[in-house]
Amino acid sequence: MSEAVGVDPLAAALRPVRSGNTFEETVERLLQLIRLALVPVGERFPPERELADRLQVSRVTLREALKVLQDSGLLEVRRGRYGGAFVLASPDVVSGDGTELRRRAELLGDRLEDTLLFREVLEVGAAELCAARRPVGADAQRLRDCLAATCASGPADYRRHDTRLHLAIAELSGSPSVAAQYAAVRATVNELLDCIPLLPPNLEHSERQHGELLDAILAGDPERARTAMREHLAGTGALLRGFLS
Amino acid sequence: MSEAVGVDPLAAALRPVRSGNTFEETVERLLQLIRLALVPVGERFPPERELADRLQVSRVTLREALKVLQDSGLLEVRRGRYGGAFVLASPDVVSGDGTELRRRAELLGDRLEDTLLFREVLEVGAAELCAARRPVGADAQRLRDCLAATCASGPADYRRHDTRLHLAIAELSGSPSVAAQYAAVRATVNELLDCIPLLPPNLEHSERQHGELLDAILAGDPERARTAMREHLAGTGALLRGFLS
DNA sequence: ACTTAAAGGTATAGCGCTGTACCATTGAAA
DNA sequence: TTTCAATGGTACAGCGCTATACCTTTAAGT
Repeated sequence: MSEAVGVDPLAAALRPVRSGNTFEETVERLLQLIRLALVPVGERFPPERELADRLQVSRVTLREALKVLQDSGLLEVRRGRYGGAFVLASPDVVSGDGTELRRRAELLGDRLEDTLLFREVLEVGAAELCAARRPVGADAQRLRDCLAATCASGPADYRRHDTRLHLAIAELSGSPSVAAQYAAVRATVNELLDCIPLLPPNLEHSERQHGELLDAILAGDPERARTAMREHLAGTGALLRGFLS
Repeated sequence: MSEAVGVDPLAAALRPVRSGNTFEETVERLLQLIRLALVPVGERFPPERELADRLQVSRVTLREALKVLQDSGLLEVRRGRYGGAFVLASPDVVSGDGTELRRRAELLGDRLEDTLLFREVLEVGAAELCAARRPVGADAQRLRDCLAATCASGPADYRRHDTRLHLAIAELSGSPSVAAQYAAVRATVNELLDCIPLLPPNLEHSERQHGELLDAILAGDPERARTAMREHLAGTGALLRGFLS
């Protein structure tokens, strides 16, 4: 007889309606801007009023969130005209041993595996959709520009430009949901990747895969794009899992 | 020169932190339970206190949401022991012309295309992950049971069992995020599918594809599972787009 | 030096949501 | 017939968040 262990059929929909309070969610969003390097080190965030408006959050709540990042040493807030919240350089967490990586991975717990799997679904799917649309004109140019930026960058900015390239593909998938979910998931992944040293051989290998990937996308070949993306991600996944075992 | 149209690089993260208020989100969740037929017609919802607890919402807010569904004629609420919120049969919206379908699709607007694309990414990805894990034991049995249920059901319950089968695959992908997102997206899709008559030939065709899909998954063949799922979805997509054009 | 526009900083009234406690109703079981 | 436990129904105090208005600081421009 089958082990009648209750696979609660309602579990799919009966999850918390809101994860955490508005304040916490706002902190996460602002962290995304930093982790995805959408606002690079040295640059400043949009003004509080604009941020509050776009995040659909009151300025009070937004400021509480900014305060947290400020207290964590991630932001420097300056008053007056031409002031604002400036992104500070994060201390290097890259160390030979994977101590910090393991600490962060432990913090994620079960969500680590979920994150990596979800990422794969989103990225492989996005690559396929993007290729199926066969970007032309400004869209194609945007992808080429992103690729060129990764080629031109050294280990210091590589992750930043890599993130932007992948994000561009997600956005050009044609599904805003795919892009939004990917942004969230990639922010988490970057937090882990920042603990791993980026070696020139890895970088070069990654760059070859980017070339193949973009080639497939611009040629409008979904099958090849999907394969290229999966192989590309397998590299990152193996790297992470290697450091964690 | 390239059309310097501002692809706002911050757009990926600067979306509203909370979509709608708690009350509205709660209504959506409860609707999911109905649209996914996780609580079938005639059955009752879990008690208010349990629902409020699992959705992490106050009972007051939950009750306001239930009130909406009650006023819409979707629920009948009975007091006293053995009382509760019972799901009422929805009036048939299947009509020869696609009037109601077009109305609902128009309500979705741009989100329609997003929904269909996102769905494809999630389902195809889930099928691949699920096959890669090669379900055995209770998991495999669950899939077989779901398949058997679809085979045994006529046009009246087909959608209900089809939904459960696809949801099971999403859950067995190993990524809770994939499952949760799929539940939300499928609820939206079902709202549209309910406007389309389910013809025996479609049903039979769908059933053959389910067989091939499960065969691939249980054999642990991700490539075949992916292809099977994509073809299966293409059928639904074509059906919907056909009725909408 | 002064002016001024753009940014951060602060205060307050009020609504939405929560947590808790308690009341009212129902039908199965004793 | 009575009891009782499970369920929906209601009331109230309090906190989180919002909206709005206004104050303060800063540096570029004149």
